[in-house]
Amino acid sequence: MNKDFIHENLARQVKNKMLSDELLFDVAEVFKIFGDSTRIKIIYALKLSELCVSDLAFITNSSDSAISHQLRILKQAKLVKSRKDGKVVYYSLKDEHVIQLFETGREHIEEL
Amino acid sequence: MNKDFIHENLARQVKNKMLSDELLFDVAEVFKIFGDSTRIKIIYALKLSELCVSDLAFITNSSDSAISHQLRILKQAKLVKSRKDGKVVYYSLKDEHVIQLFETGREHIEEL
DNA sequence: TAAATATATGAACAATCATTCAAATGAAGG
DNA sequence: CCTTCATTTGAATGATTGTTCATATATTTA
Repeated sequence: MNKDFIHENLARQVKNKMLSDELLFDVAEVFKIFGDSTRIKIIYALKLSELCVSDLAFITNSSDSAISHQLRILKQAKLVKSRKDGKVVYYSLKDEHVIQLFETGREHIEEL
Repeated sequence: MNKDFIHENLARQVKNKMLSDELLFDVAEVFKIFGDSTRIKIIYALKLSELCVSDLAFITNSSDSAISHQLRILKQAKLVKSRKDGKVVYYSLKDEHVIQLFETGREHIEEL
């Protein structure tokens, strides 16, 4: 009940206004997906064009396997979608939100 | 030199249009900072008010030490700033970019 | 000066994560 | 069918990371 601390009222007020742990957790999860060099490269490349695994491996200087693993993560997070054509699987960004999020991060960096 | 693969022209074009590795790395780094529940909670709490370490520990149900460690990371990343008043150190968000980035992530989540 | 308080710090630990390697699918063409 | 090719998968490994605990620093107050 009691917490003998500094700014009792303020801290309680802020705590009451906090968003739910679940929502904040989910927000952190999305940022976590964006928080990897390889995945960010994939996202930016897919912003430029729909691409297949080996294209992305070439563009990002990674192995096919590494890219495939990361694409699975991106797909599970609903950030990319795929379509299959014969042997080749084409990946693209799921929607404009992904681009918007990337650009917001980029703007932040470019104004430092 | 040669890479006998699927979409030679397209892949080379995209590779040429890629942003620099350094920039993409930095963008990923910022997202990485946002990609942790505790830090996201701190950021949202600081969006509501300037707060000190023990306030934030109370609000986020973490230890003072854990919060202090995370605040150091947030400060190094230039996402928060601090001012000292006696024994107490008050933290707040560095600028509007931080809020904007948070809100963009939140919007993404809330529209899933 | 000594005690109390707010914050910071460093080492250690467990957990998470990205990549690699080898092997397995699955589809196309000879 | 058998081979080739694009992609996927799973296990293993090495690296990174968040928290805890104990201790240190710094500031106020008795």
